[in-house]
Amino acid sequence: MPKATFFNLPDEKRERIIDLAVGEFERLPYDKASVNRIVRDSGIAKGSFYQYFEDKLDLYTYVIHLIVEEKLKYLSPLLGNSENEGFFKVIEALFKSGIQFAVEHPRYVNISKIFMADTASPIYAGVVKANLHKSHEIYRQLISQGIERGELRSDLDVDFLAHLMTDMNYSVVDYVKKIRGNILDESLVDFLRGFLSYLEKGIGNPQE
Amino acid sequence: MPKATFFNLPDEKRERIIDLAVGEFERLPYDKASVNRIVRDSGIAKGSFYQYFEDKLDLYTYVIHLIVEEKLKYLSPLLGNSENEGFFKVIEALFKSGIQFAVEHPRYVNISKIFMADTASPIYAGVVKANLHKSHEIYRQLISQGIERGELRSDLDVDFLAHLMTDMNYSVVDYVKKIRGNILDESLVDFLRGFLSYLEKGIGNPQE
DNA sequence: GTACAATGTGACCTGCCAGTCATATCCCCT
DNA sequence: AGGGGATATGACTGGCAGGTCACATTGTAC
Repeated sequence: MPKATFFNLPDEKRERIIDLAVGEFERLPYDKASVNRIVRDSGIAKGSFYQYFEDKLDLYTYVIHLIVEEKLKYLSPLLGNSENEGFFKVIEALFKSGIQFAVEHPRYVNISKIFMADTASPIYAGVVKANLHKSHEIYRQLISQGIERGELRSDLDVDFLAHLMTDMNYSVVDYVKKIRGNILDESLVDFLRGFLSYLEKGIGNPQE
Repeated sequence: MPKATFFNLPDEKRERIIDLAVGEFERLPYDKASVNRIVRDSGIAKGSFYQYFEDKLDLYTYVIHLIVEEKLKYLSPLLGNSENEGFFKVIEALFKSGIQFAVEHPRYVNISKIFMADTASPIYAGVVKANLHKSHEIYRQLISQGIERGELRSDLDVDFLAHLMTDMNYSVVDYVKKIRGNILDESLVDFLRGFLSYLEKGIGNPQE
């Protein structure tokens, strides 16, 4: 966590620093990101930076913290009352919120992508593994619940499917970002319904 | 490409250098990988290294080249006669060969993962994008073919599905590596069949 | 106005990096 | 034996990194 001095800063200055830091971390992995550059571009002295943060890792951890916090704002409404909704409805809502987050916070998504891929980063093991584990657990629960209710086939490999769906979540968000642009209209809902029908009924031709 | 001098080296020495380089690149992204370390650990002089390779990028590119070459050995037998086989048979073979490659060349897979994630690497745009595009194209063709033959639903979003299957390929390989260990017996075939049935028939309960 | 704490500053430190080059050694051909 | 091209060597250069520190400036309370 940044030092008290950082939070005493005028909003404008504090936000400028974070803005520059986000700009740096969305371009470069932790080790290549440069405190020198952030400091130069945001017009503060090198010494001042170290009055605000313990070190480079402190800044990075704080930015990740901001991202996780923001992401939770999108997810928390969904995780409360999932028991009363059908499996595919919950999945639709989950994927939709993921896309919404990506559209509204593209820079955060860039950082997350670099972050999650950067196994050499000093906090990878702690944060990424923990979050992937959480995500995996959520899917495990939803799938088990879906099987109990008879919504899903009973012969599913729950663990594998949870893994697959975690990855598919990223894949879908990625595809929407790359190919379909940042449009958040009802065509997106149709797109998601299409995906869900692949998931539910498969892509094979039932006539055969 | 390495200089002629490198290929004139005694096999043992040449292989030791590549072995150390692979060890370095499977641990660290391009920019953090250190020529100094490779040189020190393999017991050759710094100056000698630059008699063998133009620069660090030359070595890296060569290692990637070796990986791609090896990967093609696994893939090329499959891509020739895909027209006579059913869609799901071809997919099964593709995924199986991916797993086989991962089991037999775990270090190569580590390098590939870091490589593909490292968008800051100087050859990312050229090699990774080109390969992803190729993979995407192969899936597009297979899917289109599958639709024409009536094996697949006719309302599929071919582009999206190609994207999804490219990612699922990695996801499945990843899962097998992480969770199921490096066992390459018939249980793997069962596992793959399970996955294919999710893909073909979906995970929903057909009774409902 | 003065005392004192909080904040700001940039030259400087050490460490690691990729890459160079003058020099030494090796090895083969005559 | 000796000449010459190929190969080996490691001290050295310049650049950039993260982090430090003695000192300057500002803000506050009396």
